[in-house]
Amino acid sequence: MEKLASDARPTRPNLAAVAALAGVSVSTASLAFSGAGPVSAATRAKVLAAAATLDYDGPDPRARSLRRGRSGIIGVVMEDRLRDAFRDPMNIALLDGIADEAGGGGVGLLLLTDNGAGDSGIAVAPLDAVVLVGCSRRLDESVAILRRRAIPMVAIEAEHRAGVLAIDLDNRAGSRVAAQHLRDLGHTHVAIVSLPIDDSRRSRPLRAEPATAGTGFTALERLRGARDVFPAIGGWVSNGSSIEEGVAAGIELLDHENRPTAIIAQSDLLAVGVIRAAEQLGLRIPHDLSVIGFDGARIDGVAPYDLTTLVQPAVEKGRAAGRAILEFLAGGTPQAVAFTSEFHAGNTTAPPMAASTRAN
Amino acid sequence: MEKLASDARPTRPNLAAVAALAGVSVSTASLAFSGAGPVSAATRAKVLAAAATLDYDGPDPRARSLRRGRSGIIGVVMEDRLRDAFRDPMNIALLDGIADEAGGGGVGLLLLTDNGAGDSGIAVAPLDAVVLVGCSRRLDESVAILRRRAIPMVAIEAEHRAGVLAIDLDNRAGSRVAAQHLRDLGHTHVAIVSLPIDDSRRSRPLRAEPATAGTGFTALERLRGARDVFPAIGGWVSNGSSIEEGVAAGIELLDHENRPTAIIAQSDLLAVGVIRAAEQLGLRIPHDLSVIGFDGARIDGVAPYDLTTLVQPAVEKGRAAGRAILEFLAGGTPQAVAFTSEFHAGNTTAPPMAASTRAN
DNA sequence: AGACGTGGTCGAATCGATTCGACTCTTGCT
DNA sequence: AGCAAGAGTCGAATCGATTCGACCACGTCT
Repeated sequence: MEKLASDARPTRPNLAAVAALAGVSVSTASLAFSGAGPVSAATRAKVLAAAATLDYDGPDPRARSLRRGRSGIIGVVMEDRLRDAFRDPMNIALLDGIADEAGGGGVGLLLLTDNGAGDSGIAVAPLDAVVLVGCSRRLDESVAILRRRAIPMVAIEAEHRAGVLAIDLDNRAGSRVAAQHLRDLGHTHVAIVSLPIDDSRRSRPLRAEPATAGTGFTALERLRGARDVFPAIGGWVSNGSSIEEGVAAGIELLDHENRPTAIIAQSDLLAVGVIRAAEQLGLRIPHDLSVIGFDGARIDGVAPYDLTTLVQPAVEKGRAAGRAILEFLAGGTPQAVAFTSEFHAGNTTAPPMAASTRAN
Repeated sequence: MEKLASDARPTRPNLAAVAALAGVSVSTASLAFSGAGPVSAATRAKVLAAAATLDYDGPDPRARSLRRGRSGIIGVVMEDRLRDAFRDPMNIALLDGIADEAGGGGVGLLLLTDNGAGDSGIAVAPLDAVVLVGCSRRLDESVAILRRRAIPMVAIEAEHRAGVLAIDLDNRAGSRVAAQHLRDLGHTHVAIVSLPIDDSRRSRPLRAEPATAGTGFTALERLRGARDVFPAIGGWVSNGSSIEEGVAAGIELLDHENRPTAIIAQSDLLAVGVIRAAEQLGLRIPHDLSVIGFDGARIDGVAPYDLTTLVQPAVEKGRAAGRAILEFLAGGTPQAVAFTSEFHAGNTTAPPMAASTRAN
């Protein structure tokens, strides 16, 4: 009849229980834990002792976050599959930078995906702020949801949106430098291997079509930069930044008579893939083919090459995002940041072999 | 004097405001949103309309999680630096598996590190459950904290602890198979390149010391497996699973007269590094040196080799962890799972060259 | 026709802490 | 000795939703 056992320890202890055992009020107990406000050393000791007795280890984060209006969680919204997102070393560097800057003090990074509907967590997770990274596909849906939730947003290299702090990279200018480098070397027949441009995510030829508004913002910007120099440049649209995709694209572009003398890859992973494909086809780098990448990822497996590329400050981008978030949470209004990439001349680019001397 | 503007929209709307506008009670409004409980279609429509008017987009996750006692967040505890953790493709596969299985339905993965003190978030984050992965260094501290918080734990390849569900891999048996393979080929002078064994994280020689209790559980298990076949095997302790570390270890072990004829690397990344080092030293694989890895990671850059290794079901491990967590959250008591690795015979192992024919 | 079940709605308690304002008891100063 | 300042403590409201039990009205079964 009487609930004996259940009375003993029905639930985990809460602050009220600790306060009761310590013989103080709940408010005092709270003060003793949070450290804010004046509490005598003796009282604090009593409370802590009571907590130890009851095996209570600090306030419930759920209650705390309800009251404070803060959860200590920063969302990182990435492309649909974690596997794909993590394949790209740039994203990892980014995460590392964010964690480095904003990760201290009980803040955690919550991995989210923007694969549409509300099941992504983006609509229901207790978030203090969000970093949108590489999630251009459904940017507007995500932004709309988060805006309604009044959650501060920082976007890495995305189309600008009101209320979304932009952390940018000079993708267009960088690609222009890359293209100009090839032109300066004397190349005229240049192809591009681009990152995914539209939602379809199918690899396909890239015609000299105008760079319309697609969803792959970074890809489009880099394409525009290349077209600033080679207006009609075409090539191949990959379906992701990976070495395998680079190989596939390389085979497509190189395995025929009228092949280009240089290829601009929109990422170092793709560039390495292109180099592999070239090697498979018996082409020598940079003698028969110049290859230029983007990112400066220092990928294992490029040896003996030193890839010509644009080095971008990926970790710094992450850090900037982290700092911006911290400032948002402190009530400030952080400024947008634009980073620049730096041209690195490696040994994978060279003047084109004269057409007459080409062995074919 | 009168607070006009602040009265207009001082805060974000809450359920009470919506209910008031819709002319129903808060409880009914809640029912209308959650879908649980009987609500007439007309009422639901009214509530939804009111919500739309007020720009209210569903219940506050903080309040919901306080009431329900669930946050919808699963913690993933990794080594101190995200960068290091993500370098290893096994960890990524693991994450992918976890997300795949448990990621649906508004659940998110919170990245945490176990770098000691409470600032890691492990002590204060609103977690429903936790997966401990590759965090053997401070396992006991982490477990102690989480146990007190009564948070279900799943550990991937860690020493068994009461209250922590184990997802295991036959590291010892797998390594034994690898070692036996080399012995069967006729190797007698075999060295090992191990994953980090102790907290120090300094790479160092591995003497034939007994495999004492260190903190690198997986490393120790794999070492024990090798020693089941070659009891006195020594080698080099790396300070992380990466190609660079493998190269460094390879140089250490191979760049002298009395070099081993075979090397057991405790990960594929390390194995690839060892192969690179061997190439740099002018050794041919598998002619002059046999190399065997662990993981089955199919790393880019191994070509033209097909690495002999033990293929482990990394994504499946993640899936199992995800399922276990789901079962924990459903109130069940999931069972421990043990996975097995499968030997893959590639072309990086061969019988040792007869000592007499060795060019040196 | 009266009792019973039930779909629909509401009130009120609850989750567990934080925090503001008020109150009490020292202590120091004149 | 009387009074002000302030350290220390407490009560109560609050954060925003969920949920249990009560209640009402209406249709159905016997």
